[in-house]
Amino acid sequence: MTVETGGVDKRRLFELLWGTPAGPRRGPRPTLTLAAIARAGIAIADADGLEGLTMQRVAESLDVTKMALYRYVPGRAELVALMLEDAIGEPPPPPAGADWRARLDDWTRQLFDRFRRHPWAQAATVGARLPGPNELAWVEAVVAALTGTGLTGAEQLDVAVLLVGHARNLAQHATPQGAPAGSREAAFGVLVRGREERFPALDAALRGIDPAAADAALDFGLARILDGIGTLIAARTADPRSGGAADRGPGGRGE
Amino acid sequence: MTVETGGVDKRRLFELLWGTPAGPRRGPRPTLTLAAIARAGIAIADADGLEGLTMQRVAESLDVTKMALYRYVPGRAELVALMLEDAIGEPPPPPAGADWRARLDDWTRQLFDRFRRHPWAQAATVGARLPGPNELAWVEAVVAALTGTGLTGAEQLDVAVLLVGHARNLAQHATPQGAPAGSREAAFGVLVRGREERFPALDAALRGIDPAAADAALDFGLARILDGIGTLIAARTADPRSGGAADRGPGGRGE
DNA sequence: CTAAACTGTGTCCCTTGGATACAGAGTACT
DNA sequence: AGTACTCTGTATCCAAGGGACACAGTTTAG
Repeated sequence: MTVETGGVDKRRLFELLWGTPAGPRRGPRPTLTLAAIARAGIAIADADGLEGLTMQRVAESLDVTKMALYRYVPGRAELVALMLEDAIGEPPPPPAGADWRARLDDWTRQLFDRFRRHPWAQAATVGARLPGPNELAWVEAVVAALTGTGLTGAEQLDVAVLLVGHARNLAQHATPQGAPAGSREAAFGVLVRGREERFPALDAALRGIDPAAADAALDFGLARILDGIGTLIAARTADPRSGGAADRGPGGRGE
Repeated sequence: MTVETGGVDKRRLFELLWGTPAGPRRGPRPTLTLAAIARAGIAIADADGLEGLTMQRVAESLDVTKMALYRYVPGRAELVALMLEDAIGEPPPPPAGADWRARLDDWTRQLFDRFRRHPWAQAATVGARLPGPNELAWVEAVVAALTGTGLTGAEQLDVAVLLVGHARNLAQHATPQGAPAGSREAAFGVLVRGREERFPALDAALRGIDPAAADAALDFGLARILDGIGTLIAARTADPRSGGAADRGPGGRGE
């Protein structure tokens, strides 16, 4: 059980995420470090999820009292934000000599990996947040990969949103550490079985699935997304005024 | 503040989501209904988020004691699951005479709308869940729309995962009820300003953005995804053995 | 009419996040 | 060197929340 503190001290959090380590202080030297606390929290959340993360447990794992943590962190919510920054980490350098597609492909898989290694990161990224330096660096990497493709700045950001969402979403659907092959189909199958008249298309789809085949939802979605981006870039290259999200009519049925 | 109960009684939850209303009982007739409880919870969560949802408040809004709720629902976690089923609701019928693309486009926007109307639904859909009838019906709708397009059953499910993710993800990024135009850019801009050498591409991208332009991330991503699916369907139509996610090589760079 | 089953309630307990006041430790300034 | 200031870790306290449990009342089956 864990309490989600609703309110987040945005000023303090900004300082924690973006501020400098601060110069020499006066009193006794701190026993802990922000980074150490974040690591401790990550270890606990990795093992038992966000619900298992309590100030008490974090303090114990650092051999300190619970209240000592509040000298470093305003509250639990801010701790989670710090943990997220640390867990996501810096984006990897793009593969050498790769074009935009290879870079975005690699980028998405790397982000997916980070999310999968820290399942609690899913829950920690709901709602509007103040992004940290690492998080922003990941966005920077996407935009950098798309520089010179003819996409507008807004579109480049839209791509980042799209890819983050896909990586995050699939880390959620993926069973932790390598799917047991066909688990998704099995889960759906149990529900559809006996209700075929209610879910006819789903039933047909499930029948056609090889239960031994690996879950390729990440690959599939990623390939589709990159194909779609490629189509837009190609259109832009041919005619800079063309294509997709540039026509911002209401509804925007595309095609 | 709200406590996320870690454990979910899966058996009881299955009964609640998929079970029949049950026949005539013996004792005094219940004062409440599962649906009524779920509605009450939804109203509270809509107003104050999941953190504002406490058994106490739900009970108060129904003029009952907190413990009375436990006669209907095993715990808070299961209540949230029921609320989700009710809030997502049944999928709308597909627009008449629409092809797969128009159907999926409409489907995604509708789901997006449901998510945006109930921001807490984001947090309620993290991690592996037991889907309810409504949730499964939404998946059914996607698969039905794709029947006959040449996609395999697994691919049809992959599309559903992809689109659910996009709708969900964008409801999160979208500020509640109509964005204040350029809020995302403003938020990023504050962080990038003064750190241009650290986020050069992002800085350039932000400079090129018209702050008055509406946030079109939903449209953009959806158009890209549907384009990508269209490319695959076209390839499949031309040559049933071709394309994308069917080649399941490691990495799967596609293209 | 009786017994069984079910409902809502009052009471109790545990866990959790957080406020506050205090004692000690280390540094800057005279 | 000494003193005053400041910062650290701690102990204590509190309120809120989820949930267990036993009890009294109500309704229906036999």
